[in-house]
Amino acid sequence: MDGLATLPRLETVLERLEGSAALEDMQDIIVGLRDAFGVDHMVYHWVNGNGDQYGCGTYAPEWVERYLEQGYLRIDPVVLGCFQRFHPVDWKRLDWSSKAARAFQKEAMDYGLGNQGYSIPIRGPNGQFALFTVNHRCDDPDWATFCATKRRDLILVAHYFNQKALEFEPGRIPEQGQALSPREVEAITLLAVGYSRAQAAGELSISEHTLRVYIESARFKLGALNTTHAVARALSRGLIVV
Amino acid sequence: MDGLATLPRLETVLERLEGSAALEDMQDIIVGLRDAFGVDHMVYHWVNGNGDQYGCGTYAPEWVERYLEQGYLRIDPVVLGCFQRFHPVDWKRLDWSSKAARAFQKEAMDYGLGNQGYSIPIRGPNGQFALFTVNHRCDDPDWATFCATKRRDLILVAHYFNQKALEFEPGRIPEQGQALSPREVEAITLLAVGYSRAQAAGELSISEHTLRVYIESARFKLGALNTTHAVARALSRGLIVV
DNA sequence: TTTCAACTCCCCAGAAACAGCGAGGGGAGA
DNA sequence: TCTCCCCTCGCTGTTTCTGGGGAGTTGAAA
Repeated sequence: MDGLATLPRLETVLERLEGSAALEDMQDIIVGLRDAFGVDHMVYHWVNGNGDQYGCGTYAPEWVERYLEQGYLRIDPVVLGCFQRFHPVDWKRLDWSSKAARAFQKEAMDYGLGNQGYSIPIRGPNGQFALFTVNHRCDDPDWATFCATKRRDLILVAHYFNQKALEFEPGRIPEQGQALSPREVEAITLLAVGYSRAQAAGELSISEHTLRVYIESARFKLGALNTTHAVARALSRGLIVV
Repeated sequence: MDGLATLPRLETVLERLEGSAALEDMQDIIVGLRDAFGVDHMVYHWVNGNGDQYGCGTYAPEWVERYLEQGYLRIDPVVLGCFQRFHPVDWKRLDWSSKAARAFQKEAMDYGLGNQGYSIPIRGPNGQFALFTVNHRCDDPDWATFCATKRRDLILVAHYFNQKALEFEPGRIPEQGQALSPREVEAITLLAVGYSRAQAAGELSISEHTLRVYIESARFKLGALNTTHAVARALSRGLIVV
């Protein structure tokens, strides 16, 4: 935790981030950041609505591979917890009570992760979601000190890192050319809050058939296989809010 | 734009933000921030999916009233533009081409807004969306200098301001009932990605009826009226990740 | 040990959603 | 002007989902 002394000025870090020119640089940069902050691990983990993931960081490749293979995304308390939170969170404040979570934590530590963690959720339009995580092995007081002193720097670094990562991933930015029309949004929203088609049609004062046209149109635009899928995608992409 | 000299240390500003105790303080703080940054206006504008809005800032009350009355939220190029963006944006880079946008801009300036603006989008779970905006009247070079030098401070201030505003927001009740069982999570997740019940049952290697029991159980736990509603609620509450 | 929640399986009838065909009016932008 | 998208409405048949029953095993917590 003595990395604080050797941490380059934040300006320098951010400028290097802004000046980097290729996706491969991101891995180098995050290693540099990890060393600069003097922690065991630093990770950037991006998730989109389709379940695609991208990440770079300093976790052991074996752990990353296992994480992906086992679909740990769906049980990872860090992801699940941050997904519902607005702000950066210390891992200690997450919910580790379930058996699956404890097993996950134990396995992660077997692969070299530390006992402390701090994750910053980052969001974009259309449900874009990413995590910037710092992981370390140390006792609680040291960790609390680190978080308190480095919180602001980490927020800025996470922000800039995400910005840079997005520049190299044009395909990651969802095809937003298919925005839903206002009526489609209303229709999908009503279904998402539990209305049946007939009820939704009544609420919008249109025929049920017309409502159905909106649903079908929205389904097509969202590339959804059925109505439930369409509602889920609209929610994931932030096109509707319930 | 000479406010830069009088700007208190960022630490001081953030600490005052963290220490504020009541929603009414927010208005005082943002006025102080406006003066500290030496700009004409500074505004925090929070929007949720239901069309509810909350804001504080230094725009003329007449303008705010008119904005709300006319439902300008739906045509405001700043809101529309930032909603689709990941990162802070200069108003010059927004799309002002439509007739409605130009009329809106002209009217805003009649109410005392400056010609320059810089807005920072802020997002939370469940589509929470807020804007932190700086507005000023000056020429382009001065504005560019201001943005370049103050960008990082503004990002942090926006972040902390949003965090504080959310503490006072009663509408953001956690409302997490009982958690779903692992099987229920799997079932709901598969439906959310477009599987039919039969497909989902096949994927989980269980009978369709068993799958149905999970769906019904999840529906009950989530207080949902139908399957689509259950999927929407599970997504909104971050119980599943799609 | 008992209890309880989770997991697994089966039947049936009615309600709802799906998929495909069609049509016309209106407004904004090229 | 003309095109394209949005909004509105109708019909028919097939597939799927919903909601009401009941019943057995397992494992973990009380």
